[in-house]
Amino acid sequence: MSLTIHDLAKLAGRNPSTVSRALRNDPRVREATRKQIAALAAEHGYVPNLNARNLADGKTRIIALLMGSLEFQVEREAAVCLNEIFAEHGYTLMILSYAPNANELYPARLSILTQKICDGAILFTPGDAFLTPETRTVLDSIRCPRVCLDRWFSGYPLPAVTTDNAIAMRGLCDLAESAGMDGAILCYHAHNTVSRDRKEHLLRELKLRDIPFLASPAPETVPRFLREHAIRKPAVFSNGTNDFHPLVPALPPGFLTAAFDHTLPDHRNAFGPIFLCIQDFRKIAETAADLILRQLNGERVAPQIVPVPPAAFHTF
Amino acid sequence: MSLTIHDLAKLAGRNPSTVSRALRNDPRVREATRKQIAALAAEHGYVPNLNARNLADGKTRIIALLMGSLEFQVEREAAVCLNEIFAEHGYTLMILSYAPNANELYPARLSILTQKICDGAILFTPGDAFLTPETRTVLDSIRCPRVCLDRWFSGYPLPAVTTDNAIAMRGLCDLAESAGMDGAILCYHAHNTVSRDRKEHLLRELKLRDIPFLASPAPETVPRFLREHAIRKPAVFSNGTNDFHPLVPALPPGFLTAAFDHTLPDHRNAFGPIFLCIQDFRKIAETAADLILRQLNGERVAPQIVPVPPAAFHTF
DNA sequence: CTGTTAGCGCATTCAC
DNA sequence: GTGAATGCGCTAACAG
Repeated sequence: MSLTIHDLAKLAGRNPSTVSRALRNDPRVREATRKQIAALAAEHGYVPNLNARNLADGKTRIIALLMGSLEFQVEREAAVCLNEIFAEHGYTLMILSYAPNANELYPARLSILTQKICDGAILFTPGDAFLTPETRTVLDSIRCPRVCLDRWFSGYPLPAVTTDNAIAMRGLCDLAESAGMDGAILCYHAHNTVSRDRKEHLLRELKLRDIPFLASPAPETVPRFLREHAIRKPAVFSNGTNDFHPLVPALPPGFLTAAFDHTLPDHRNAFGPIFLCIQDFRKIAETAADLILRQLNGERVAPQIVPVPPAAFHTF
Repeated sequence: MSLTIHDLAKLAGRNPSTVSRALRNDPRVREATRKQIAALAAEHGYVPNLNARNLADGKTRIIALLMGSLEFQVEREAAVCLNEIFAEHGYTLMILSYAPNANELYPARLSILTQKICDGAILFTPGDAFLTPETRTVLDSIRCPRVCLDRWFSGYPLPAVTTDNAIAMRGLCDLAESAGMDGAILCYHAHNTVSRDRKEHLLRELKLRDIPFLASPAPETVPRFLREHAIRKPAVFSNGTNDFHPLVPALPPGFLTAAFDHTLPDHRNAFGPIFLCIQDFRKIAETAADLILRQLNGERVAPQIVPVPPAAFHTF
């Protein structure tokens, strides 16, 4: 067994409470006593037992980040920022990944957060399908401040920080339109909130601009769509440029592409200009961290969606 | 406050210990009792407090992975594997990153492992310079099984799993030699164990093959080295193909490159063939996990270096 | 099979 | 300023 606060107290010839106070720099203990105890602790390599501390004061000084795969760049970028931000505030970021098997691991990881092991949690949610009644129960019993990042569960009241997709889609539309877009193909799946949000905003923009669109394209429907509307410069909108491979053969050479972040397509032969909306993950992470820290300070935070403008638009 | 085991016991009309046993599927409690209690727990959303469990039984069911940056592919790949492996064994992998500021964060993260918050720890060590007397003290007071991955602290007795650099360097030499290598330039820094290990093995191979080499190349020493030994096909050995940019102008076009993993160089104009040794990070992770699990089963593990053969050699 | 008792290592009351 | 007592929520050792 390692040293406890009692052992240290004996060595110092004082009471455990004094030692406890000294180690936590409680102003009530005399400078001399404090130094004596600090020296002794260092000498004997005393380290407090976090579990005991937590049990006594209910705090862990740990923030959990629940994410999918470390390989997914978007989540990783946020994780890197969060690690830095929380370190500056004296918290340790604990990263939990539910890859590669979200079906099994997402509920498991979530239920760990339930067990008072962190002071706050930042959540990358998987698809909507995961919001089962069981998951809901588990989420309900996580008692610490929580914030969703990037994606969230629609129908579960939690604050969320995500890119302002109104600005994002307007920006991408502007770029595509000035490049001659005369039709749009939307490759957004409906199974998570972000995709849906983007799709909605995009549809609004397209209607405003009177541009014909194809919303849920099976490859075989594309030629007819292009023909019917006499489209020569279609723009394909998606989350990532590799999301619509099956469609490429059906598209005219030089077609436009609008997507997110740094995902240039694998094979660019037939592609025309590519417009990318770069999300501001540092700002998103900062905002989320702030939301957690404010809750830790006792402030209430409404279960709202906090939009963060994109960092930039790039053209390739 | 959330429900405790006492509340549940009252609700069930039984003793807290019975509830505790029932929830942990202790075979001693009657099936009927167990079901009653399980149902009650589910109904009221009871969840155990991990800290209290740990404090009582000394186990956390958590394995910590201490790594540098999530952006570093080699560490990430291992992290992904470890997450999967430990999940299969009923453990939760907790990832702690000491990026972006190892000077401050490495000791901080390390000292957290000290606080009985995990049952085992897998460590990516930073450079040797971090093995200060203080770090040594902290390492000493981490009481759980530990294993180093990829790199390790030479001079600190911990088991480590890493690539078999004898095989790696021999393989790379074979490839380079059959491509006509008649001289070698070694770009391995001395500040971590892996680099040193690779360098040593490489030197052995080169001497065996009677190939002249330049061990610590300042760019201005390269031309003379090439001239003196009349070298026309030098091979540059390094960890990553972007480790020796300053040297490129001093090299003859078509020079050979030998490095590790998937790091193709940024600008390949002057480059000749590139030989890559692909490390087997899945196997490395599996081996490390096994070493931890065995220690958790009470087995003693010597502070040895366990070499894992590379997965493959690629030529580009 | 179940209840009783006694800690795990701290922080936090109170006293003094 | 410091000491003594109490409890955080749970598991374990011991009875029965």
